[in-house]
Amino acid sequence: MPEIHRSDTPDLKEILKVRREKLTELKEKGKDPFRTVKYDVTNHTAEITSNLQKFEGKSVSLAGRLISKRGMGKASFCDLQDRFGKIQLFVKVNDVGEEAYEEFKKYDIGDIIGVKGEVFVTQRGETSIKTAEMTLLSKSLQPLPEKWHGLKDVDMRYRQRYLDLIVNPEVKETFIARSKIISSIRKYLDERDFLEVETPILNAIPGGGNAKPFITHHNTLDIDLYLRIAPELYLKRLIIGGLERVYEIGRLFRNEGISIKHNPEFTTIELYQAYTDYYGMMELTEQMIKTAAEEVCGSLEINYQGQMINLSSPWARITMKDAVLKHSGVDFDDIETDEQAAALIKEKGLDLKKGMTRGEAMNLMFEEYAEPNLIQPTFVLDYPVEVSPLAKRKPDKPELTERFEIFITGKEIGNAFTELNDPDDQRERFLNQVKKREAGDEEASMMDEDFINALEYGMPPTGGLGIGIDRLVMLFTDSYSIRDVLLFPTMKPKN
RNA sequence: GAGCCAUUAGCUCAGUUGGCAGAGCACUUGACUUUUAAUCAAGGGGUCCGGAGUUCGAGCCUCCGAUGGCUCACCA
Repeated sequence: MPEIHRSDTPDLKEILKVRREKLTELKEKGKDPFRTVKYDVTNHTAEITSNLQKFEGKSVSLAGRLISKRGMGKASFCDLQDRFGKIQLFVKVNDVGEEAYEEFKKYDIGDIIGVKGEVFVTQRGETSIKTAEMTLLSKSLQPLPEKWHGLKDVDMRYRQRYLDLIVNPEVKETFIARSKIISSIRKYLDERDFLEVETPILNAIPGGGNAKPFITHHNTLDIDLYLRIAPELYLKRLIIGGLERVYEIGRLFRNEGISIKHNPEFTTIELYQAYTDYYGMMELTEQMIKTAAEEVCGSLEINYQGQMINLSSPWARITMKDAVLKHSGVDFDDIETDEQAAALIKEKGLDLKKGMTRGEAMNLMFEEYAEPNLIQPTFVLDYPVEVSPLAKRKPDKPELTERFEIFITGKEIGNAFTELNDPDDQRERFLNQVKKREAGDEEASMMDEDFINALEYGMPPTGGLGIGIDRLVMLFTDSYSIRDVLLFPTMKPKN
């Protein structure tokens, strides 16, 4: 982290002092670059470099950051970077005049400049601008990181993301992809008559998931409020209200550990569609993610960290019971009681929690043995009711729910179910959670009487889906860490 | 929260057995009118993360602390 320097600081590093002096000199000559308020930009770098035939010989006007300089006496080359790429500028004393050329020589790498000139191709074949006129639009007072290696210090890249964006082009690509993925999803749902809604982030009761919430305080009401851990219960209230198809893309907050896959604030999309079930959600999930892949990556084959992921239909579907059987050899049909399940968990050397049920044991076995192996897109169906407090039971197997999670590259990307709309069952499930909470499980849900009350008015049979946007972006951009897909990941403050 | 590792110039990195603090880029000055990691010559630039200790002497060894990375645990 660079120290903060002021122009009157006497012990300014020399490298900064030089730039300050250049600024002072400009101000004295009445050419303070910070007084410039606009520049007439009519073109961008990439449109010129990719449409040479259209632009060759034409005059253009563009602006951006000076990112390199190669001076050769009375002529110079330099590179201008804008939002879309970069282009080479050729600056010759004969073209711009003595005075302007002397000024140009004092420009620093990092300065923001405006350029007018004619498009041409150099002897070495590079599309360039024959500069006729140059304007300093803003002075850069700090040196940029090294041009060849870029900025590598991970800490600095996240804390000073602007530098990362300037010098590491692939970073910009990642965040453009992120924006496109979200646009694609939004478009997909809007075209299918979903209504985008916004529900409260400040919650009196944090519901819809199992997680430790952040707590904040409202002064006037003098009450503690929680930052939402999921929008689920609000969105279902909207289904009860008759909106039929709703979705919300937004930030969730969970007061838990930070890791390569976890950030305390992260983005999800949740959507609810009346009159369908989890099979409907599977179809929607598969099509929506495929559409985004085609629009953003241009392919259904994606390379993630050296593995080829094939998103072509149909995606594998397997029940949790069968996944456990396949990857651990244990058939839960042979395990009938909680006691037998506990014995199995103990035998496998896994963490046996007090009072663990058969369903919780199956879920644990799944996470331990099956999950890491689900590299290609796989829907895992039929979760135990104990670990799915908001999902509807399977009519023929009430110990299981109509729920699936989608796994790609061994990571959970989404979670969906046929929504539980039986208020009495929902109350029981909440009470079960409350019991767990009282037993010390901070992540167990709280009772939400108003939500039960809403269900009592009648919620249509409904399918619901949640997708972790950050993880989807990681997959599509071949990013190893969630922090590489968050512009400003949560960091511990320095000092 | 636990373990392992890292922190040296603005940036990217070397630094031998504990013995004068180094390179490339960037910067300054000079040369150069088609270069592209431009080139050539000269120069400036350091709280070696912070603190304590061991030692004649510490960037290097020991201890404490800060920040970060990775792995594990909770979690999406």
